[in-house]
Amino acid sequence: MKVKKEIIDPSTEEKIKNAARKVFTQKGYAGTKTRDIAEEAGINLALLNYYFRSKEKLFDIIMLESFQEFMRSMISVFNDEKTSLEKKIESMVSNYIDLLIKQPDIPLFILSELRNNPNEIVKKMSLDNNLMKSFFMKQIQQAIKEEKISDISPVHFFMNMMSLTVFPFVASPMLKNLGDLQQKDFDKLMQERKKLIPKWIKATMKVK
Amino acid sequence: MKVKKEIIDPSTEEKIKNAARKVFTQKGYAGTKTRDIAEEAGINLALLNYYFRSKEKLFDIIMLESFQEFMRSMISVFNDEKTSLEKKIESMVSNYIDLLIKQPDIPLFILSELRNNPNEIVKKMSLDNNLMKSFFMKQIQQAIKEEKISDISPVHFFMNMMSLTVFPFVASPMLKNLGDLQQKDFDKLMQERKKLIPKWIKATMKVK
DNA sequence: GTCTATATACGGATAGAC
DNA sequence: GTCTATCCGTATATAGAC
Repeated sequence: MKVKKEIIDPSTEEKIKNAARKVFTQKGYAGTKTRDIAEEAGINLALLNYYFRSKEKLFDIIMLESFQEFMRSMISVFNDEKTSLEKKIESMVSNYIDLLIKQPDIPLFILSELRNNPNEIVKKMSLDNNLMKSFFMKQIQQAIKEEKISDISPVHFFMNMMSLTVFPFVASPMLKNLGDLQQKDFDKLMQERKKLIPKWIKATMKVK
Repeated sequence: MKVKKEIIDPSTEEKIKNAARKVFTQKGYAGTKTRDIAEEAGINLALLNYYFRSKEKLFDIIMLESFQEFMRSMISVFNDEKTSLEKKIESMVSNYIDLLIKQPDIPLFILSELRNNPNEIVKKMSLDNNLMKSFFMKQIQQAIKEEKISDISPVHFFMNMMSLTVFPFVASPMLKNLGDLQQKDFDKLMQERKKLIPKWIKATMKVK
């Protein structure tokens, strides 16, 4: 009964959260009016406060969920001890691009909010998942030792992977303008990058 | 006399602009209160409106200047017909990293403001400097023809260069957290990247 | 749970004295 | 040019009826 209701017509709480996610990610915390969220959700402003008490509390929930979603692909892959470094890179890039094509404005949302207030939630999650001590980083260090790849800080590898994968989405409004691209062209380029980025990463790893 | 005054004590107009640049880039348009700018400039709120009429007009000036500064390194290098592709990449990356170490939050400022309102200023400047038809792009296409580099859309090359150079600064709050880096460590990594990125770019250019 | 009406605070902008 | 005091619209949040 409850399930049926949620499928046919999401609960009010869910409707508000969906609306909030949409408006917050597009306009940021400061640019968002609770009235916009209420309107987007098709409910009254008072109801928003009934469910979530305040704009800030609602925002914290959305931010936490967005950040978790952004980190999920990374964490699961990083700590997996079974797959090779090469396969890890491939699946990470592919997972991310799939996620980002569906939700292109999550990274810019997180990064621009993070700029002003070093968010406590994010700090805590970063500490809980110390990426620099993950199995992935150990694999890189091992490969350096065995002289399979060049001797550069593993942080650079990580930066490169994230940069090549995430930046085009963060900068998409500008890139579309500068490159005179339609959304369709842009998405096609991103699909191409799923295969290209792992190849490029491997090439950079051998640079001396 | 005038010059001396500007060196010793910048004009009020300059003081307000400097304060505005600082606050706007840190908090974005919506997050900025004109009172904050006034305080930062050490002047009264009324004076801000006396000089610039409104928050929006002041913002437009700051945005235009920031965007121009961000594009300058690129445009001058792109249209230069004398230097080789290789040298161009080197000087562009180096120029950008120098600029970004000095003013790390310009890109995130531009990109996050661009997200909501496809800024008219930016649109116009993008049209005026059609990068895809610049000499730099012709050089890439020529190199592809001569089979010196692999046959991929020049847009990918451009994205890669910008990604590797700019993204670390856009994502610095997160990268510092995840990588457990102090500002000093971060800047050192960026300095290293001045030499590394051109090498990496060259490596990716040969990938089939 | 959901609405209308309202309290309260805040932020942009101006009036007017100096 | 620069200040203090103030106006006024708007945004968050709550009271209270249904």
